Amino acid sequence: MDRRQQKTRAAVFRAFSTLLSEKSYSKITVQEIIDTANVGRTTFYAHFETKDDLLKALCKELFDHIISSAADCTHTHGLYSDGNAPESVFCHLLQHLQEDENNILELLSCESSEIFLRYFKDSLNELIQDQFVDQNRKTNTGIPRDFLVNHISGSFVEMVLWWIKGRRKQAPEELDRYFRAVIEPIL
Amino acid sequence: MDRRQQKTRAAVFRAFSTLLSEKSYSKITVQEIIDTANVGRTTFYAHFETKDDLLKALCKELFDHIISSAADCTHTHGLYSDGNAPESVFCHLLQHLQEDENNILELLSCESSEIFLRYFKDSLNELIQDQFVDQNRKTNTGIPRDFLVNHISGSFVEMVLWWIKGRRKQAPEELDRYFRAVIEPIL
DNA sequence: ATAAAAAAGAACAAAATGTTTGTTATCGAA
DNA sequence: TTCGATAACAAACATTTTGTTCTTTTTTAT
Repeated sequence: MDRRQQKTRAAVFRAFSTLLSEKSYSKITVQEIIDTANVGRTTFYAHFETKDDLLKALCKELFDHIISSAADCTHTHGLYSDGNAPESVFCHLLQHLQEDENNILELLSCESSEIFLRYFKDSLNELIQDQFVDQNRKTNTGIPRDFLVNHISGSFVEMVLWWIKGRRKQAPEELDRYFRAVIEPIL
Repeated sequence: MDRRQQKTRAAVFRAFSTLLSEKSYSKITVQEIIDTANVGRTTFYAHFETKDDLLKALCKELFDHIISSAADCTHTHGLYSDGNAPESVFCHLLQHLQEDENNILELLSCESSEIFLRYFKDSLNELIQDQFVDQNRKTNTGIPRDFLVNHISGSFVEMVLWWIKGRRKQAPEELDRYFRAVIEPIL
């Protein structure tokens, strides 16, 4: 991709992120975004159709590689299959989040975090779904597999939100222990 | 409250709900709302400061009494304390939702459901928090009580969303059984 | 019946949206 | 280095949306 495009794209993303940490998504205008990013109006619309479109693009940018990194993790060892090894997918994800290469955590703690959270969960859900199909787990209790997958991805995302709101006092490894405690009994 | 105020308030809420089932929150304009509700522009702004304000008001309107009804439920018997009696709070909540006095479920299945979901979870969280404090539960495993409360409310809300997206094939009682299966092991 | 309160309607400035046009700067490849 | 392609820019634009202000009409509670 053209260097110029990369530059403006990054500038818009950065501006948007900054604004999101200041005010709610619905109150942010395209005008503010282009002012903050210091790009022309035409340029913005050449890259994104609408503000919603920009939001989706940012979600994709932020979560796609963290998820694919986690996917690699599940391919070598399963979700939690290797006993209590620190290489569980969930621990991996949490560590990845804490490193905060971009400002994912800032976005997940902003006023409009629900939007990003939802995207995150949907991605995670697919990941776990695949894992469950691979291992051909049986639900001995008559609980639908689908339900369990949703329960795990949902719980994880809600945990992350709890973690962030509580100012991330726990280390990823400790959080992983909590998660294990509430999830393993049902696997 | 004045009958006229009630009428316009209801009309605006209804219009807003209708629009939410058609398009995303961010694409809805005040203009559309007042057109659909058939109220004057001045009238709208006399009731609500902004579109966001309207959203909050609708959330409050919809969830507050369903939550307080659930709160009554926890005061007579606990969360799940009476063994497998159908009077568990969660079953109560699900039944309440299914009856769908207003159109809560329609809103929870709309494109912008995250917003309502978040409000729902926060309310639920308080409810469970109180219950946990009352019963003075001990966390024998070193898992913070706070974490468990969040896990329960989070899981519940994610379950509801799963239920709705799957077109509500299960009866509340069956869903309650699922939820029991994933939550009771950790209580 | 009457005073108070609420809704409607019209009209308004200010701001935001999305598009068009022509110009300038930058890129990547020859 | 040159050159064609492409991206960014600036300015201007019609259109829509926003939020407010006024007056007039209707409805309410007592």
